[in-house]
This record gives sequence, structure tokens and C-alpha cells, in this order.
Amino acid sequence: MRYHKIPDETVRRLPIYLRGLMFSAEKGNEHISSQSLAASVGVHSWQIRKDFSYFGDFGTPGVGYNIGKLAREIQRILRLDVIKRAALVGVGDLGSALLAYPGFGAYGLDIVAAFDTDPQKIGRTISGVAIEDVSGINSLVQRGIFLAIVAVPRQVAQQTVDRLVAAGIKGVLNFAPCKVEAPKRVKVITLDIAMELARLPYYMPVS
Amino acid sequence: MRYHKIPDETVRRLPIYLRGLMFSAEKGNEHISSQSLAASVGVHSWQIRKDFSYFGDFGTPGVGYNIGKLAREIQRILRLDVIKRAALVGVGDLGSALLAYPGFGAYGLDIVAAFDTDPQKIGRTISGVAIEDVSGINSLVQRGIFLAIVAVPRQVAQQTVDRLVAAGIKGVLNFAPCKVEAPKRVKVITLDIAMELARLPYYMPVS
DNA sequence: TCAAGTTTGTGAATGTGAGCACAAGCACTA
DNA sequence: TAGTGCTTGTGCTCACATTCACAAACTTGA
Repeated sequence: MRYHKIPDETVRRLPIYLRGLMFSAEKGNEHISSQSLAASVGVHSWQIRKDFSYFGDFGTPGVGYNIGKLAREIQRILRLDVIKRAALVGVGDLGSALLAYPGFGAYGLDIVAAFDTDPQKIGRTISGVAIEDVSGINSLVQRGIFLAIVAVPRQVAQQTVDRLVAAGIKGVLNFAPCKVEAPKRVKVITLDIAMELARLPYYMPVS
Repeated sequence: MRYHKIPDETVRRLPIYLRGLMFSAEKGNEHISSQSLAASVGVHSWQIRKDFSYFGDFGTPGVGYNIGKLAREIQRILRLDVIKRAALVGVGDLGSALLAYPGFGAYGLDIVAAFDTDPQKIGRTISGVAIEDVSGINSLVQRGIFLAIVAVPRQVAQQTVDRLVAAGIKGVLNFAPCKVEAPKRVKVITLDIAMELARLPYYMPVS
């Protein structure tokens, strides 16, 4: 194996592989071939091998990949071994659902703080997380939290991100359906749920 | 303009443009240049022009694009002029949040039916939608609904999709974090919220 | 030790989209 | 009508990702 920059598309697939590896490990397997992993995650086996080849030789010909070792390596690449805690801003319907969402655990992630502006909500606890006033955002970095989820109305999304950036947050998952600006040092991923639904009809057969 | 297959990446951006056009129309504009649309949606102007060029000549040099005409054309391409109604399966935390989510309206989409297996929930109404027993899925096509959102636990995602496929549904937005199989005639888009959060740390600076 | 059967890792070909630069088209003014 | 300023549409190039095919590496069984 030689030096390679890991392609973005590969990074996008790594969590999928991680999910598949966890699933296989639960079933008591120690090794897995690219072919059986392919079957369980829905990606072709050659794609999997190519993706893994970007960050080292992990497989053994005739045997496959050591599941534990590979999973740890993927976690290391994705930096999930270091980043484990996230904050949520905006505890509306969607925010509450995210607090209750069990899926983050599969990646070792956990929402450990929640913020809102509504005095009615502040002080209450949802899914084990106490809701704080948004002013608490300023102390996030002190608390070792560098990752934030924004689930506020579109109109206040930008100012929310500005506040997070000012507080030193380094990554934002934005659910508000709009463009948000941030310095290059802060990575923002916008996830517009309605947009995903909106592009479905294009692919649906006519009649 | 000559014949071109519209690239997938362009289709993915069309809803973004639609959002930007709506926003500009609300402000009373009649025309918009690729440059000002670019500024409002965060895509380069040449990318916008290239994307629009795939499906016809809509702009006027020196003037820009007619907002209403272009918006209608995008809606037609995405088939949002035909597909307007969607069903939801699984009214848990996430499902309830989706029922209350106002963002679908921007694309003319509306969740008009909801299904669950929990007898406690069946019969109740959330955000104006009555929750029905999942057996009602079989009559979806009769009711003119061809689009479904799956927000059920991972363990029952596949069987839920199977049921929707059997009922004649043509498109599925799946929130369950797993691979789901469906015949080619049915388009499935899986949206794993936790996965999006999981790939963020990779892009965060190492402090 | 040898042969047969698996499975990996990767070079090369193919496909696809991003990015750029600029000619051509249109509005507006004089 | 001619000139100026703005904006579109697109041909071209480059970068990146997918796809394939196969040599090399390993296991297993005799």
C-alpha cells in the first residue's frame, strides 16, 4: 500500500462499513470477507476493498478482515475515538426526537447537552438531557464538546451557527433548510430532510 | 441546447435551487441572475447555469431567469407537480416530528396519512393526521399516494418496505439505519441521520 | 510438500462531474 | 443604429470516483 488521500466518497461510506462490522461482530464473527460485508451493507465487494486499501493493508488473503481491528481503524480514521460528545441546539419537535434517537450510539456518539431559548423548556429534562439556556453555548468547549447539532427554525439558523462558531465549536450538523455561513475551520454539513423527499419523485416510474 | 441526460448531482441540487427561487419570489422579484441565485443558495454561478442548461434554455442574457417559469419547470422535472402526497409509517419520536415538520410544504409535499402498529396510537391525531393501523397501507395507491416515509425501528424496516412495495408504493424515504431491499421499479433513498453526524469529526480540525 | 480453493490489493480503463473561460445574446442609452 | 454593460450557454480540460480483471497471498486438506 502506498500513500493515498482518502476520497470524500470513501469517507462517506466508512460509517456504513462500521455499522456492518458492528452487526457482524454481534453475531460472534471474528473475521469477515469483503464479499459478505458487501452483502450486508449493499456496496460491491471491490468497492469495499478499494476503500479499505486507501488506509492500509488490513485484510488477509484467503481469510478476510479482522473485524475488531478494522472497526477500530475506521473509528480512528473518522476520529470517533476522540469525538464522542455532541450538543443539540433547538429542542422543538425534531430536536426532541434527536435526543431520543438511539442511532447515535452505534458510532459511539452521544448528545450530552441541549439548548433552547424557550423559558418553558429550560430546566426540563428530555431523554436524560437537561435543557439549558442558549447562553450556555459559550462554555461548550470548556466542557469538551466540539460537535453541535442545529435544529432551530430557518430564520435563526445563521445566528445560532454564528454563536456556536464564536464559542469554538468545530463541527455542525445543520437541519435548517438554508445555507449557513461559517469559517473554513468549522465544518458544516446541512441535512435538509424535505429535500431528500423532494428528489424522490424524479426517480419514481411514471404512471 | 442539445440532448443531455440530467446528471444525478444536478437532480440533487434542483431542490436547493427551488428553495432559493421561492425565497426570491417572496421578495417580489420576477427575474434572477445565476449570480444572485448563487449567492443565496451557496452554489457557484457557473454550476447553476450548467445545471439549468441540461433541461433547456430558460435564461435571457442580460436579464437572467424568469423565476416563476423556472420554478415551475424545476417542479415539473422533479415531478413535484404530480406527486404531492406522502404517507408516513412509524409514528414514534422521529415520525411525530416529521408529521409536525413544516419544511415539506416548500416543495409542495404533504404527509396525508400515518400508520403505526401500536393500538395506543391508532385513532389519535397528530398534526392533523389521523394514525391508522398498518393494514391500511394496502389502500394507499387507491388513495392516490405513491410516496412513503419509513420511520420504524431498524428491525422491522425491511418488512415495512416489503409491505409498501406489495401495496404498489413507488418511492420510499427510509430513516432506518440499515440496507433495505426493493425491486428496481421502487426507488429507495436511505437517510441515516447518525451517519451524517458520524462523518463530521473526520473533517474537524485536530485542534 | 503440493494442489486446489479463497480472498485480498491494485493497475488500468472507463465514466462522471467540477471548474473555467469566453463567445454570443440581450437590454438599455444616446 | 451603434456602443456599452451585463448575463447566459457551452466546449474544453482536469480531477475524481467507479468498475473490472487478475496476480499475489493465504488456508486447507491430503
